[in-house]
Amino acid sequence: MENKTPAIPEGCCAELETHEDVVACTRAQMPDEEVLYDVAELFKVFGDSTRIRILSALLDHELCVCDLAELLGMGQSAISHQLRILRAAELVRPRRDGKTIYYALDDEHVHSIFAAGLQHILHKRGGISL
Amino acid sequence: MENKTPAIPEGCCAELETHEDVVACTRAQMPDEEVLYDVAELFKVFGDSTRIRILSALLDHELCVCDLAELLGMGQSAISHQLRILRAAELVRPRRDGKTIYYALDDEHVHSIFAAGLQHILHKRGGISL
DNA sequence: CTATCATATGATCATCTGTTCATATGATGA
DNA sequence: TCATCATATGAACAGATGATCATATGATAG
Repeated sequence: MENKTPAIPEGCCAELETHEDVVACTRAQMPDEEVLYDVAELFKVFGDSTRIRILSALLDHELCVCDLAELLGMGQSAISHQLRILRAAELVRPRRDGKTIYYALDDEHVHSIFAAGLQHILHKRGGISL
Repeated sequence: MENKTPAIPEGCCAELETHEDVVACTRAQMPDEEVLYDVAELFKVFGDSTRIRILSALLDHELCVCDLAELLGMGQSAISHQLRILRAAELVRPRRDGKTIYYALDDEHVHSIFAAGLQHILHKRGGISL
């Protein structure tokens, strides 16, 4: 068994001792503040059960707004508002066909993010999975 | 090139036409409501810039509360409250050493979820990356 | 053009969230 | 024991969020 998370970082600062040095070193290794803010905003979009259910439904195939509303047992307006948020995040893309508008996932990354989250939950729920 | 998101799902319902059938089929293929709720709750924890910065800092090595506070330029109390949320989600784990308490990531999945989100953001920001 | 259907949008409101301030806990050293 | 240091917790308040209702847009059929 090896220690996985030493109090002192490995890479750039092997034997720093003061808190200030540890902080400075850690800060240097972190992504830009701006990027981390965007990452948080992205996860915020995934962090609502209505939107997660929409994304989950779209993992397989595109669906129109009214089908999503029926599927989730919610009003059309609520779905439309959430789709707006998903569109803004570029996670979902509309396609018009007559009066109907079909929504589909916009990005392959949605799959991997969703899968990573789902895997963690399934792992926590019942032993090892996937 | 193959069509990736057909209006009609592939697996169980190859030529369903009514909305009701599409909805029923989609519902059958989705994870349990309960699981999706938990997934949303998980992403909610990632969906705050303070917590994302904490997790990002801990990706490398454990840190104590006061270092995190200094690193993020925030009060000790705010950090402590957020660590409580991260602990409840089992994303972070405390280790006492005298008066100091060091926090480290609790789960390998944190890495993969964080990486998936970061990758999407970096991809959107500047061309292809990673 | 007009009525209708599918979807989008704006306003409103109750609920949730995150930070701050004050205080509590818990370990250490004198 | 008491004072101190690191962290945790509770109350409170401002700001964000999501569903609902009413209404607007935009395409189609007649």
